[in-house]
Amino acid sequence: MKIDPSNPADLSAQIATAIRDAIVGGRLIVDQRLPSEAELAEQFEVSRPTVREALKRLAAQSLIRTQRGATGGAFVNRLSFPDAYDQQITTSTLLLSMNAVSFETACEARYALERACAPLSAKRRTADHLATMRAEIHRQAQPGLTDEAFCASDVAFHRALVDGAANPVLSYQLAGAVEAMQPLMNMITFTARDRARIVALHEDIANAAEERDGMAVTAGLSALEAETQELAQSVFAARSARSTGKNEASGLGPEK
Amino acid sequence: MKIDPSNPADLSAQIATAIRDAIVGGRLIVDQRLPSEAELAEQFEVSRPTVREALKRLAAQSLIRTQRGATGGAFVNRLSFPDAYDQQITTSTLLLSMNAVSFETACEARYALERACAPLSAKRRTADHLATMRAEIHRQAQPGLTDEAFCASDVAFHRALVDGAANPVLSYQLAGAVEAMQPLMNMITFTARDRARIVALHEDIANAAEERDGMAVTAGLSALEAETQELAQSVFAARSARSTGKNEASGLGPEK
DNA sequence: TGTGAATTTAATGTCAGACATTTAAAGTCC
DNA sequence: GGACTTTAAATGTCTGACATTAAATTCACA
Repeated sequence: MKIDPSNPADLSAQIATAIRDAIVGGRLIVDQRLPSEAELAEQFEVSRPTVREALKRLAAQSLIRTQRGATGGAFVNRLSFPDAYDQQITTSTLLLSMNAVSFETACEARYALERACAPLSAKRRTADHLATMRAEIHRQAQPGLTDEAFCASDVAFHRALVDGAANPVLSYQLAGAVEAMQPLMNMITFTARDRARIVALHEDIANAAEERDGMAVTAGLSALEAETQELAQSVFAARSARSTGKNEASGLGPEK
Repeated sequence: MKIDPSNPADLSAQIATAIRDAIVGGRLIVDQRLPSEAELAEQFEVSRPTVREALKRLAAQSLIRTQRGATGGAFVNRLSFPDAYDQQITTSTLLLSMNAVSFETACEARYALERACAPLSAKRRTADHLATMRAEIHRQAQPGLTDEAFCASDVAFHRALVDGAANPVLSYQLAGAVEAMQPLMNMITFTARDRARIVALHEDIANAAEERDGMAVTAGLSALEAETQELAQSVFAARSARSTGKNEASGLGPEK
């Protein structure tokens, strides 16, 4: 793993790559301690700050963790599901916000993925998952709720549905899709009538989940997608009609 | 954005977080140049190496890029889809390899997600996507293929199917699920008979895609999932029968 | 006056050495 | 033998310097 060509460009990146490959390739296993910074510096024939920069790169990806003190050092980190969630969410959010992804595309992807776990969730959801869904529905029906709180509750509802599938890999994958949509949803102002319709659809879904009817959950999600798309279209249409010329209905790259 | 409490722990991480928040929050926009390292050091009241470590953290997540020279510096990077793919794939792969996720769970998640884009892919796939699928099927049927090449072709086949949905967000989400499965699939030795069955199922799927029959594509994927699960079970059963005691039918940890 | 080569300049990349801080283990005193 | 002190090893940070890169500027020369 000590390969480091004399290419004098970006030594720290090369070192980071070498160590990452060692981890991915299994030559460094979880909780194993890496050599100390001084030893790595000697091994790669670079200075300690350069090694440190490489280690910081790895730490940013949660591949290693560092510990100070006598028995300290850098250790190969077990990538936990929560860590992976976080990375997934920030990556997805940035991807959407920086690439002019249309609301339509993002929404379609989100509901397609969510339908993927509808049958499993209907089959395996516990009473707890159902209770969470009901509680969020109840919250969404309260009148004084801000739009942001409404969206946050929406995310919580869908998370409960996804988690009901009892497949952590699925939950991890979905986390990005569901959470990354929140900034886009926050652009929408929900009227009381919009909210009522959404709450009604959520109730349909919760009822279907209660009866463990996967097909009905899937259908409910499709209806919700249609409703959301329609709502978004009308909002964006009204917005662009009001101010023609300002082609940035949001940082989140609207149409185009 | 200059907030940095006197908490003397992990200054570089704090600085990285501050800058990341500025990017995510829109106060720093794509292609905008950050202050030079010296200026940032002065602003945060730390030394230049500390700032550099923070910047390396951000560079590791593709949030910034750096350029040398007179007009150089650190620039906010547009997170491209390929970059996001890569991050997604490495994160997913590490997550599976480090958390003793069972083959069953990962496989279930993968096919559930893939079914999510089956209807869209059936509707929108181009002739090019179909040609890719056919080509990979043809390759899979060749006799002299190694198991690894067979798996790689399998991934290419499924990627074509996913990309057929013509939704980049969906493709991005699926990339992790499909690619991360490859190391697990590589643990399996495919007999000629296994391969023939898989190729036949792939042909069913391609035919369904050709006829734009989303339901049939979904059904084909379900059949393929069942086949894969069964195959994996028999392989693992045989393996654990041969060496009882090694309880890692799943970890896919680097077999010791 | 215009163009191409040489110089300047500003930035990142790297290095060396030092000190500060943390933490566990070894050692010491009662 | 237990509680306290010392020690050592590691990361975290700082200072200052030099190397390298690439754009902007200057300047000589046709």
